Amino acid sequence: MSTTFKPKSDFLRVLIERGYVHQCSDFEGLDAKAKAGEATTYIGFDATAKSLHVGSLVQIMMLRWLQKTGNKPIPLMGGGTTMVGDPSGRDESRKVLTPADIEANKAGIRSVFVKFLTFGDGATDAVMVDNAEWLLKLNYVEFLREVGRHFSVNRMLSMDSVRMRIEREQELSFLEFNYMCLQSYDFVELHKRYGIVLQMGGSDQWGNIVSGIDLGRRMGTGQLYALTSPLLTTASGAKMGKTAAGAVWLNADMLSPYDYWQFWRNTEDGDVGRFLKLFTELPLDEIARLEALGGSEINEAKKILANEATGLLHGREAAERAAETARKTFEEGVAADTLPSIEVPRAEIDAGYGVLGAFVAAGLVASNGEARRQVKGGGLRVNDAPVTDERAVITAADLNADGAVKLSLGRKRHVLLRPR
RNA sequence: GGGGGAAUGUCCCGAGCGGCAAAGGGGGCGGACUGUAAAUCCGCUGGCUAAGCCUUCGUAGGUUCGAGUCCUACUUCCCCCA
Repeated sequence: MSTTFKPKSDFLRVLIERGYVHQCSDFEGLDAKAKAGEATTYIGFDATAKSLHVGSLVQIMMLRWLQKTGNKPIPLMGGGTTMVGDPSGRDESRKVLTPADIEANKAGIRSVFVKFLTFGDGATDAVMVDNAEWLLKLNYVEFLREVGRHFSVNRMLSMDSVRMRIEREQELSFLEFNYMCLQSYDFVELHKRYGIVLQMGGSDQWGNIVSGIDLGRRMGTGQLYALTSPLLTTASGAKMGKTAAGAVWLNADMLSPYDYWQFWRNTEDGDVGRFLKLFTELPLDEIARLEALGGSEINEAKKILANEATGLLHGREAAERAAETARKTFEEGVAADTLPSIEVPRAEIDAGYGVLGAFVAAGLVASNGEARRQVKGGGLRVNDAPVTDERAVITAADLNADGAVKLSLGRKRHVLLRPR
């Protein structure tokens, strides 16, 4: 990244200051466009799952800043390109998704953007577009004559995404080989339809984006721009976005706001400052202050990170609820009644409810066998008392003042069991 | 079209003379230490009504007291020759 470059536009200034920029094809040119409010921009999101996960959050935040600094953002659903599959950054071919899967995935993904962007008909209002609209109608021979002629296979073979596969002697199907052409074509088509001049994406998208700029020049779009964000890893080198339970999904029905809050709360020390810049909208001097906190005080910064990030996605109220649940659970050690809970027929509790079964029913362990192993390892607790006997039973006497029993797996995962 | 290889614990990689619930790693989970962090150390990582029983090594058969291991066919993938 150019260090001498002094942006005049708010857009580039913010993105550079906050650490969103990895590469840009032309800082000065893009800066002028952004300053004039003409930097209409798109980012493509493939519909490979029912929800996006935190890995896409950097991209979403970039669109949000773009809008806040007076330009028009266009999230593009890859309804068409998902049918092909992007080989970038992948060792193996993606599974081919059925059109029905793709439709379902698109619906799930759309719901997230509404929370980060303002949609409408105004000059800087966001518009949701789906490349299925034009890609699925393409006529093969026509496409080859109008678009395919501009692609050099020699050059495509030299691109990272392709070369890696070839060098490792991993198969790259013709289908995937075409992904780049389609993405390039999207860029040109979006320029025609919406006057888009910039495409952003993760650093692995650089090749695809630049190839779109090239295609645009040959097809007369005028100058287009590329801007990519750095690939995010945690300070200890792990890929961003995995937790105990799996991916950190953005849709609330796949990961509860509480768990989402916990994800941010458990950020490594070394990541706090970077994440505050990327995933919250706090002013930089405030972030600098938080980042400087030493020792266990850094935990205050982590709570703020969790509150802010959760607030952006799930709303202020949900964030506060999550924070409150966490405070009670971890700092007071009481069972917050907002913890996840399961219900068990009163009669079963009166008869004595087996601990192993209770933990399985709560979804904390997958089987009685796993529960037994956890008992041996001292990982299960009932009302904060370690379970030492796998034959122990939960009875009415275990109900606390709120009429619930607190089941815990490890220090962090708790479920309330209530009689019904 | 011809020839040669490979598929292992449903997270991944990977060893496996005919006695195997199957080495080892990664990842994950739990414990200790901490600050709900990182690093480190330790334990666990098929199911069950559990000193026993059941289900697992691409699929289907076969040989054998006994098959992940040997044989046959099939499926999928890879490599070489044409």
